[in-house]
Amino acid sequence: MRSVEEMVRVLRQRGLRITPQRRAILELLASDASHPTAEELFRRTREKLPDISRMTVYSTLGELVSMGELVEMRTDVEGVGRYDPNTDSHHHLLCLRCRSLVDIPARPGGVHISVPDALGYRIVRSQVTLYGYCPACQRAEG
Amino acid sequence: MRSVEEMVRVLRQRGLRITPQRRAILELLASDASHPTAEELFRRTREKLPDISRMTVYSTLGELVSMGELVEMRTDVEGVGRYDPNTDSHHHLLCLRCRSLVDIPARPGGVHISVPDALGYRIVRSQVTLYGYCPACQRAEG
DNA sequence: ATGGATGCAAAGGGTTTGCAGACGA
DNA sequence: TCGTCTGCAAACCCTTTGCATCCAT
Repeated sequence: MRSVEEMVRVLRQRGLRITPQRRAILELLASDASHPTAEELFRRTREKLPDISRMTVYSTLGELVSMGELVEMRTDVEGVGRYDPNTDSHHHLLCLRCRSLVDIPARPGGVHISVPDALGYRIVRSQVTLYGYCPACQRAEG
Repeated sequence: MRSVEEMVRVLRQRGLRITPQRRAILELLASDASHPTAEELFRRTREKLPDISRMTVYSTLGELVSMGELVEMRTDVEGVGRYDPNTDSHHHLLCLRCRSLVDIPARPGGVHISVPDALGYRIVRSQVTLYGYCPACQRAEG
């Protein structure tokens, strides 16, 4: 995700208002690489704005997603939506024990993906998620 | 997924009983490459067994998943779980318009994935899903 | 016959909807 | 001021849980 000020400008260009609630959500997203859920963002915004409602969080996330400034994602093993401020092409790594989700750069030494001819489909996006156990959880479990 | 008879044998080996409900679910899964949801399987089993309950479907799917005979998956854009009888390594292609989900073979000319060193994670499974528009929906939308 | 499986009901989590009142532009 | 945004409540969908009854073995 871009900086908070860039995002504010983008929202204004679209005719959307900058409320304290929206600003708080943007500030959290701009500094969060943990792929938080709506509930986590709700809990954290409430620390600054105790009266914010869950619904405002969902609504703002929905706006950002439809604007293409935020990506909604899910994993195979979780029903909840997670929100990814990183709109560049990259992949994901989920720890099946602690449920932490981290980014993998798309190219350098990481995962490589190529689609020569996907059955005539016009591809607009790809999702690559690896499931495993992070170093800390490997030590903890043995 | 293996044939129905193979699955019946596997279930018996695990001490599980072969009820008409379970057999009906196995029969549907063995001949279904559409990655159905629990609700779709419930609806289709009810055509043969009108008194089957949704809960029996969930329960049987859960058994098969925990046995590794069935894979539960989700896409970025859907909250529901889908069930994949194909436990071989392969990838997926989702049409964002009609929501049909098809398999892509893992290797021949399709997607290639390699993980030299995934940040010290021990990888146990990978998920690759491409999002786009199928040929029929491209024609329909233009 | 006996313990696992079924089906019902209810509860649970995540998300969406409808609307009166509040407030950013 | 005006039109959007907020927050509440309720509803919705998907899934899980608890339990009495049933039935495959």
